[in-house]
Amino acid sequence: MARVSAQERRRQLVDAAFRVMGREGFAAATTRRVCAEAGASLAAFHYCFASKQELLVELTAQTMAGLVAARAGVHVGGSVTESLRSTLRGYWETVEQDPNRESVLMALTQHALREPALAGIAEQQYAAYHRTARETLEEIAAGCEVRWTLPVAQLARMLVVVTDGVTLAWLVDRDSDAALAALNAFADQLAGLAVAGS
Amino acid sequence: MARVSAQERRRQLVDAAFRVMGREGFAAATTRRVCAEAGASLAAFHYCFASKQELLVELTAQTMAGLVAARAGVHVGGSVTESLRSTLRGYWETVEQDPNRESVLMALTQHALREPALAGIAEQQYAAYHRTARETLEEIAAGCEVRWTLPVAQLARMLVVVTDGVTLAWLVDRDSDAALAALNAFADQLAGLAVAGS
DNA sequence: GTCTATACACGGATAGAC
DNA sequence: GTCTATCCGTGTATAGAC
Repeated sequence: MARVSAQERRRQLVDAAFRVMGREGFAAATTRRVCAEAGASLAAFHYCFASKQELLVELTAQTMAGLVAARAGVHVGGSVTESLRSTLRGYWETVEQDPNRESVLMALTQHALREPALAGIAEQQYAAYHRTARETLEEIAAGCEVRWTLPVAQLARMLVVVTDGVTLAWLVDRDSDAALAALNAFADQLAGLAVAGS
Repeated sequence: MARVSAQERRRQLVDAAFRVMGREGFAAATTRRVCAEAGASLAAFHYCFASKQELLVELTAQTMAGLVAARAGVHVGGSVTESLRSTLRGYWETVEQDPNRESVLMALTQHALREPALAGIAEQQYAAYHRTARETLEEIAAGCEVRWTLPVAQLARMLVVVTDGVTLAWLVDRDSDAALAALNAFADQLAGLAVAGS
């Protein structure tokens, strides 16, 4: 077994866990399976991580970071409707381009909700989602010179609700047309909650 | 160990599995743990069920049946907005009254998506959701003497997206006010897609 | 500081005695 | 029809080699 730094090993193991979960599901990502994927020994694993839970925490953080990076740009341009539509389409492209990221994050959320050792992880994830959604809405309002007629926090939650719900349904039936149609319809609906002015 | 019929044992074990999952999460519902909860032996389990997966299939069916029963009534009365609002409030009451049912179903869906032995289970769940949503929308349209300006199938998906998304977010942060506010806002939005006439 | 080897308790599953 | 004993895989831990 090659002697690599603990830091590098951690990265390798987290990446391996993501790949295994993506291919075979959350339950398939056993410690030994992850080690095999990473080309590491079981002891190497427990030298880098105190427990499997610790790997899951790091996996969540790293996957969330990847997701935030992929969502880089808000698309502001033209009307509020067009901005919302293209922003949601941008979101959707990141989902279709890397569906595993979504399934892994869903599974991690579900797991974290019931595992005391992972307490707070799910809450942090959703706080991040809501913050991102809120910033997106504020950028669109500023860019299109409108203001929202409902509290931005509430609209942000609605945006997260919709993206989450659409993603969940798509993971089940993989109906991309239906997903995009739903996102467009919601974009139009939300646009109705903006009025000119600041 | 009491000698009970295999059929009765199955029921006991499925109920026990639901209780354990509700209390301690999906992962905690090990075969042994479920047997202890049901007061059965491990061998009794494998006499009734070929595998744990088989119990999960039955658990899904039984939980879905309970959910459909709880959602019995559509609330039609007054305007479209009022009908949608009170229908969604009715949905929400069933969630708050038995949150475990939702977490168990979410976990089962996630699990079924990746487990070949459970293939089709998640799809069936969502097909049932979509059918129920569709029927609800059609009853409201008939009762309020309006018609929908988008295909009912699309609106049904939007309804499922919203209830799913709201439920998922609530399971994480338990913010009931935010959940209800989101549902009301979506009810108002959907009402905008109805026009008088049939 | 990193890895090899080994051990233990608990998981699902099964064969076979009663 | 029910239970005992057992198998193999998984998470975790540790002693000690290099």
